[in-house]
Amino acid sequence: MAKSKQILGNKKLLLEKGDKIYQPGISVDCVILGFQENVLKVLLLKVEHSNKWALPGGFIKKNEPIEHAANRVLQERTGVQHIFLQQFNVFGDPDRSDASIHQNRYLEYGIKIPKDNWLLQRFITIGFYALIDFSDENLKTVISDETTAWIDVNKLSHLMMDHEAIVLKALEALRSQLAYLPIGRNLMPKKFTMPELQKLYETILDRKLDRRNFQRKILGFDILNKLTEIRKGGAHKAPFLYSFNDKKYQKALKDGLYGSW
Amino acid sequence: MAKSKQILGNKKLLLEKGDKIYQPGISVDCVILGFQENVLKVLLLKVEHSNKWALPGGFIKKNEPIEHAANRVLQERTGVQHIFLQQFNVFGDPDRSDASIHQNRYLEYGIKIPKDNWLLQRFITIGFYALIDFSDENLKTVISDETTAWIDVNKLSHLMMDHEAIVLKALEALRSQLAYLPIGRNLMPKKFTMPELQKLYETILDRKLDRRNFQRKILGFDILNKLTEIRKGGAHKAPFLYSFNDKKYQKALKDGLYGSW
DNA sequence: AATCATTGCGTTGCTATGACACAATATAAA
DNA sequence: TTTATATTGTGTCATAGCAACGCAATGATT
Repeated sequence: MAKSKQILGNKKLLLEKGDKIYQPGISVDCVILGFQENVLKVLLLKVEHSNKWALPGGFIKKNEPIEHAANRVLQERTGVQHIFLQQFNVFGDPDRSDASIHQNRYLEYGIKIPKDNWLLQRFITIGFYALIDFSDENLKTVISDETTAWIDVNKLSHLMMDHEAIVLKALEALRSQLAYLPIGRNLMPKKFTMPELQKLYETILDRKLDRRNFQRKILGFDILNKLTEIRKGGAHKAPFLYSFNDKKYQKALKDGLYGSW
Repeated sequence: MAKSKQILGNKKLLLEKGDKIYQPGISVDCVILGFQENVLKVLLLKVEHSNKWALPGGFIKKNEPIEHAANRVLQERTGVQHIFLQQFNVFGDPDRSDASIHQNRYLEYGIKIPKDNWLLQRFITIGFYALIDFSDENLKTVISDETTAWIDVNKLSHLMMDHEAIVLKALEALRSQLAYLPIGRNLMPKKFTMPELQKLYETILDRKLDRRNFQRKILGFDILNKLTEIRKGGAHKAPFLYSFNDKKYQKALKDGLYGSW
């Protein structure tokens, strides 16, 4: 089959020439977070020929800025571009790599990777996190299948190598950013209600917030537009819709918010 | 001279075998900060055969944790160990390296580095910052000389490559950490007065703080011991001395403080 | 002994925040 | 159609933290 031949060729090329194309020993991994059904979810990829899951990651091309590499991974996996992407930590434990994962993936194609191949060496990875909106029309991978899944960050299991620790560290970074950056923008749809936004904050912070105090504080940041519309269809009083005021949002991203949770 | 022969040997070894010993293409750089004469200073090293200054940095050994490499650099340059060392950002612009600096250093020894040598390739560096106490008896490099200098962070000039940007980013990280971590511990001598500690905070934050409010807030953190001693000799009322309560300090380091500046 | 800058301790008023009350309202149940 | 119910919009109140400021005490200088 032509396609599998193509894949085989790509794999051989990566093994043989990868260290000429990419910075060896360095990778980026993206913790791509989305908010769906009141749950914070992270995008994971099934590792071929393994029962483990992995963060979408990639290598850095020889002449490519790191942020660009991270954006490339994000774009490839989600189709989404130009969104909040934040470097948060480097993971460099000498034992964090796992050669057997690569070996198994290649063995399926009849290839045994030489022990001294660059792909089996120690890798240091730079962690990025990204926040995306599930209602974004550009989003490709909404649906989970065998190779791609959005997993509740509180129900992680069977992650490859140190990827669970990377997710947890990203969440920690996200929580501390919440205090001084307007985080919601990329995780919410264009129009949303105050209770919906509150759910997001409660999910990230992992605790209940008072409805009335939350509203007062968020509105105090002065980054939302109150719309005249109302969300009907719910089983109770219809809440107002809001949208982010992009101008004020951008300003807040630059200058920071004040206050803390 | 035997010593210069030794140096020459080391340099050749690094060129020829460096990529076997170290992770190629990746380095650590340390922004080592100290507080002296009410000024926040950063440790810089003179680049050989150049009018530029550089942050103390180093490579990561093949099987060495990144934090260990950063600690090694810190130890080599200052003699100080086991102190607050914080990873804060990765700097990976493809054009951040400068081959001519290495070439000039080696040309002095009659060596021309081959263009494809690992040392001239792109380097991605992981930035750490450390806070040290000038009165620490282990501190080796208190005095500035031709090869080592403590430079006022507000008077940086002639720094190599992107090292000035790295220092500025470290300061930014330090400021934001100040809100939830007890920073002073490593920058102050064992015993210090409240005005001295306040100067440190004012220096880091780059603004004046109210004397009385500062004292109330710091004491509210409950990480200081008030000593019975007094600092005499100053030209006015003698202030009390304080020391950090190491137990409570460690707890605060772990749990975080609250409040902000 | 008088002066002076600095320190220790305290007060006041404002603002942000946490806790809670109550009316309005969209749907579901009766 | 009426009633019940859960949820939302708006407001109040007490408290804690904080900025701004007052004033007496103190150690060295004159």
